[in-house]
Amino acid sequence: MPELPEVETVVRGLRAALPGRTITALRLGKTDFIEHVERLESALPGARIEEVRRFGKFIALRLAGGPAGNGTGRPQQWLLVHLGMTGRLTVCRPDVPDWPHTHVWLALDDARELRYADPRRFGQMRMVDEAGFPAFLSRLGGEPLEVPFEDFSAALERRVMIKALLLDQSVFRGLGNIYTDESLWRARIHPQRKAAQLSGRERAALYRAMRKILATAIQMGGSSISDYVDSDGNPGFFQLRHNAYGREGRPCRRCGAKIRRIIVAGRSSYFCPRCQRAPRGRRAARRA
DNA sequence: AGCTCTTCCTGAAAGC
DNA sequence: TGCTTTCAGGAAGAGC
Repeated sequence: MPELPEVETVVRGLRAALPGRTITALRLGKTDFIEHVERLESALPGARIEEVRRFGKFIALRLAGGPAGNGTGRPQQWLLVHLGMTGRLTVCRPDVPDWPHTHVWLALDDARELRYADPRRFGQMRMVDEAGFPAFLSRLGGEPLEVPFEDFSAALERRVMIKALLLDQSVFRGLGNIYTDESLWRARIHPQRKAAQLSGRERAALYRAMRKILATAIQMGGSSISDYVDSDGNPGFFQLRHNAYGREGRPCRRCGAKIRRIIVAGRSSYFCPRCQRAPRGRRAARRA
């Protein structure tokens, strides 16, 4: 599942390939995951890619105006791509066979192609112009690796479960199920603890854990659990370092207790019942 | 406000 | 063996 480290890895790859390139043609397969297909069809052919950025789990290609990028009156726009669960955005030569479920092909002026494949089509693709861009950004919270500790701590002043809060893209952008579980495990915090009830010490531990894990995961090219690959089609390796996610029944690497799986915020949540103590209410409820 | 449930979709895995 | 059922999950929306 592509989360911040996976998307960052893809973006770094695209950044080496795309800026300065002009899109020469667009071909589409299934389009039910694309908002306003006609905008892509009118905006992309002839557009020049100026830069590649990441906003949380979104990949953003900034496009300048038409042929030669001047004087056409074409407004600057952004192509936003969200990989969802199984999205793959890759750059390759046209003779390379498609991944199954490839639905978007963008031909580039260096005779290569930018392709989007997504078996489940939980991903998203859409065009946003300069006027619409602030509205897009306003729905997202701060970047986990850029938020100062004071702001991080302030965002925790809510009565929601910490896991739900970390997954909420309007609070912090980019964390998903894997990295919330890994961060909570490292910080020894139970996923069902109320965010506002975390002590200063616990908040600091969580902040440090989250940053360390994201940074390390980026270094290792992200986690390849199901379909994730980078922009060259290669997997990441951080899944080998997971301590909680996907390890139900296996021993905690810190204390040896069996990792448990429960549903929190509608998601599978893996944690160590010994290192990550349940909140008071839950412990009492379990004893009863 | 916060929590659960539902929807989208496909392939892998479990069940019979 | 082979068919059918279940499950997973990012995000958004409904309902409580």
